[in-house]
Amino acid sequence: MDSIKLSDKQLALIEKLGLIFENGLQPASARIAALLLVSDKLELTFDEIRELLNLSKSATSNALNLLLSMERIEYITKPGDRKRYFKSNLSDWKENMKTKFLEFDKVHKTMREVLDQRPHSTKDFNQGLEEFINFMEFMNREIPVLFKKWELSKK
Amino acid sequence: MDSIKLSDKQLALIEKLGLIFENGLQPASARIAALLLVSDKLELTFDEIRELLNLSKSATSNALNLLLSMERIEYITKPGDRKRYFKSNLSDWKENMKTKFLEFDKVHKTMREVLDQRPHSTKDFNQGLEEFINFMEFMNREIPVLFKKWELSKK
DNA sequence: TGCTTGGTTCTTTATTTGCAGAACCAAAAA
DNA sequence: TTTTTGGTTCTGCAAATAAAGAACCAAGCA
Repeated sequence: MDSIKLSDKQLALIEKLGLIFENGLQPASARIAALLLVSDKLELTFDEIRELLNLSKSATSNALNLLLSMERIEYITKPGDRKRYFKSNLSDWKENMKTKFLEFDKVHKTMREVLDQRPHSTKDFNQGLEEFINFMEFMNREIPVLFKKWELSKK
Repeated sequence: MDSIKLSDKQLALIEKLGLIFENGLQPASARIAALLLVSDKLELTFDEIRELLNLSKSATSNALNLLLSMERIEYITKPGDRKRYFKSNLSDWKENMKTKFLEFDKVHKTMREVLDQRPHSTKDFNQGLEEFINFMEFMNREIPVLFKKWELSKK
């Protein structure tokens, strides 16, 4: 039953990637996300994941459902097989990355609010802050342009 | 002693900004960082910060030292005054933002490692992964270009 | 009709985090 | 020389996280 095995290299990569993914994911989810990128077999069942990563059923269940809800993974089923086969959702990751890039739209808007309520007396500081805000706005404008440029360069 | 007061608007902004900063900072540090952007007075002492945010001395001390070590704030002293006056370090923030942008350099390198060890048999997936990695590399190349463009546009 | 499979949900526990409060300390003031 | 000031460090402690394990459950199979 424990037929799939991970090489030491793969285990090391899962740990490394897992650590990266822990920025934004809890450990178990992070390691599952990593596993589904690293493993030779791309579609793994609940129990395979559980055993490969030494997780409890509950931890596995919760972590998988979290990843599903974030659309970072998805699953397929096979006819005459009750199990679900989980796999990484690469295409959605690109979307995620884009939105992540534009996420700091919120930041610059709040910063603008901060600036708007500042007294005139702190002119230098306000100017510095404004420059920073302008910089963020600039990035917000230009990054979508970069995305387009990328799409074009692919053809 | 409690001479400096924050308006309701300012308190609301500190909470809002603080929440944003909690991505990467513990709550007390996040709110201090926010306070030093929002407050009319830009240079605040230990005790002013402590009282304005209702923090304990230890929490204040630790949070300030954390922010200092990250160079997100700095302090000045005044002759004949033993107190330190803490202020936001705006200029360094820009540097931080740049490095943050380029932080995912690590990610694509690890992803490349992942791709390199994948079996040829999962060709489609590998191709998708490669495209994703190429995209990250593209962004890594282009973002510094954007920075330059920004610097030029300022003149 | 019950048994097995593929999970989910509930309860408990270990660990980590974030902070308070008190004790502490060094430099300057009195 | 003692006291005050401007903090820092130490000792908890309460709340939040992360996961284990067991109980549970619904769908399909025997």
